[in-house]
Amino acid sequence: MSSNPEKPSRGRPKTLKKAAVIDAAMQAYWQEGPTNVSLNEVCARAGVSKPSVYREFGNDDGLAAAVLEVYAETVLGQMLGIVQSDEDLGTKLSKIVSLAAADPLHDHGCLFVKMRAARDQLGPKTQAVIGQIDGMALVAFTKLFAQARTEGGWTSSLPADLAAAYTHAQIGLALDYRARGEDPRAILDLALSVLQPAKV
Amino acid sequence: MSSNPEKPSRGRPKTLKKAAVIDAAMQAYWQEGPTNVSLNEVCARAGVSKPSVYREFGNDDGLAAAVLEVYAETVLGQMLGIVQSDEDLGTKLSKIVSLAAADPLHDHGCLFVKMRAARDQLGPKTQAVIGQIDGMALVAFTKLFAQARTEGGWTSSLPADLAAAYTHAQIGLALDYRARGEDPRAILDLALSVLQPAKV
DNA sequence: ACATTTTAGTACCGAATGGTATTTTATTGT
DNA sequence: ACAATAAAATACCATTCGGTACTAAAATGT
Repeated sequence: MSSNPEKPSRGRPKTLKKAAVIDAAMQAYWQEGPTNVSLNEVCARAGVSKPSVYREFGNDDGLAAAVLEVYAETVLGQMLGIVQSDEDLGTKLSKIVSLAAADPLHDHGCLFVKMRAARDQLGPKTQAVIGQIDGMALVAFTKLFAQARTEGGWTSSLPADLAAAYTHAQIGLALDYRARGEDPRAILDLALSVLQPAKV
Repeated sequence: MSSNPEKPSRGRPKTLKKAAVIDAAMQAYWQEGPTNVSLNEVCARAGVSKPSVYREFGNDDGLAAAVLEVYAETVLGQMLGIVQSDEDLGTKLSKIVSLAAADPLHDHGCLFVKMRAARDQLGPKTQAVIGQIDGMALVAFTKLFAQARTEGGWTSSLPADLAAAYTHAQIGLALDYRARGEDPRAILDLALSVLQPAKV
């Protein structure tokens, strides 16, 4: 779908690599904060001209949305992979906590969390992607708790959707702390302790 | 200290009211988000000229810092008042939760939380004020829990400073939800339930 | 009256931003 | 060769931003 097997066969061959631009933008947004990186800056870092970026992504909103989509597929995909794995609830939560609160991958925080915090400075396309990711995460967490309950791995009386929204919120909070260079571990552990029905 | 009893007695009398400018800026920052309001916009809303604002506050950073200080004295002062009141821990926490999660005062969220979330787009003075407020809040919450413990009103085994940091974080999270128009009550109640040693 | 002082406002500046018109370059079809 | 096509970069545009000379106004002191 995305890689056209049809050879356009006419005109100057395209040299701009979409993935490279997205990657450069992603690194910049992630480290500097999405609102602190201009489109000019992205062009300079990627070594491409501004019209090329506009031709490929439409506008800055399109670029940010594309970046966020790739980020979701790659980085957030790791979270989803853990949630949908075959382990028990406690192991899954523990792995997610480690990934969010301690993994060097999130040394600069989470790009998604940063973008969500700066939603009101981003364009409609990017906001839509943010909403989709939030929704997917909520669905995934809800399934996680609902399934754990039916399989007897979760005996809490909490509604699954509340546990999901709660977990989602606490993970986001922890990633926000990491972006500030603070260790969120103690707070996150304390927060999630409420999900376990009793001490193991 | 601030209102000079000394009559300058020389020069054109000053008509610009600092408080009015701060108030206009505060409303604008609070509703639109601090990074979405330019200094020009504040001048227009307050009906004053730009050089007047610069003469009074130095630069945009000075204005934002002044606004945040007033916000801390007024709005955040309510929080502090509850924390330092004479009621028991449960009542204090309940009142704080209501103020943060349900009071119409925070229908647009909390200006401090918004500014803290956008720290990296604000100037050094404002960042310093943010840090001071964070520190004061942490101290106040720590005293709250330490005092409740010595008075027998809190039997949890948690360290007081962890409980303080945790409460501070959860209140901030709730205020963030309110800024998005979502009801944080269920999540906040769940989060703070971990502070009570047992069901009452 | 007139100089002095202090404040207010107009009009401007340089830099940066998002976005685009225009031209150059590289390729294919005839 | 040469027209046609598509993608590249240069150079530009309008707007907005924070910030500031500069000038006008309103008061007091002599």
